[in-house]
Amino acid sequence: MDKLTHLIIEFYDKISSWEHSVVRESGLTPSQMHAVEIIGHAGQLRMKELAEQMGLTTGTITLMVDRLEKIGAAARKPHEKDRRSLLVVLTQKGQELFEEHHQLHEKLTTDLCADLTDSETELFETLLGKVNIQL
Amino acid sequence: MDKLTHLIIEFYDKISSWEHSVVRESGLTPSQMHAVEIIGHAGQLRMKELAEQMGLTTGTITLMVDRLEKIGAAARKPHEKDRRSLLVVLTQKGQELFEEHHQLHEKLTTDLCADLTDSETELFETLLGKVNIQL
DNA sequence: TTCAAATAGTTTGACATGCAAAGTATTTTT
DNA sequence: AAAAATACTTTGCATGTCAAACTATTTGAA
Repeated sequence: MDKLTHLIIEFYDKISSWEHSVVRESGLTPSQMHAVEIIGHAGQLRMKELAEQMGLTTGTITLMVDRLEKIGAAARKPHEKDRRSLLVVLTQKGQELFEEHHQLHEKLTTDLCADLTDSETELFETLLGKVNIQL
Repeated sequence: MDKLTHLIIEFYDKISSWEHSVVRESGLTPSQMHAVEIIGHAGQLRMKELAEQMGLTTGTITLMVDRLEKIGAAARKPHEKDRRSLLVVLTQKGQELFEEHHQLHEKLTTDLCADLTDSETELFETLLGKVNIQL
């Protein structure tokens, strides 16, 4: 089990530093890119929901979205049904950042599996699916 | 490939938030724990080497080790051959934090594989090993 | 050998990340 | 209609991080 633990940590650390270097080239910080990914995936969502999905407080999200707006990647718009809420959406630029980043993730996956056969890749997918359920 | 990409991201995100919550209970920040892991693994190493292994500047490491010393988890000691350098080591308390954290990682691995058969677990280990080489 | 260049750490200034707690505006509940 | 809950913002504080300037020490070249 010790060896597997080490391999998981290694996998995690390597993806972490990959993400870090890839994200910096986009001009965003890792946190900001993470927010962009969540907003992009959701289409639009409340500040509160963004906070929950990122595991952060709403106070932190306020500042984060402030910066994303300053950069021009996201925007707030009023919530029609509830005037307490604001919806966060991606701007055109945010969409582009989101899509570029997703491309890079696809490429990473391809690279990772470069030395696996097709059936090994499928197996990896199956196992990862089972493992993810446990978390 | 799209599905696998999603599973990898999901795996990464879940480990990330697991790490986050587990680390906070120890009283260290994630960065600090990461440093403790590297120091603990190395036994002792130069400030410069710690910076390189963490992918950070030496200026950042100076502050980080300052805080680890204040907490009582690490200590600097002079390098006998090179008076420009300092070696970083774990204190007793640092060792304990390191070992506790490692235990938790072992437990995570066990939990992750709870629904895998022995041969599936072995397979996962093999595939992860192959995939890690690519990074 | 001696002096310039390289190396190891530290310091400083600027900004991002995050939390907790207090504050504002708007629902919802009673 | 008043009290309680909810959504967001603001503020104060600590950490994280970089780039760039600075100090001390070692190395390399003339």
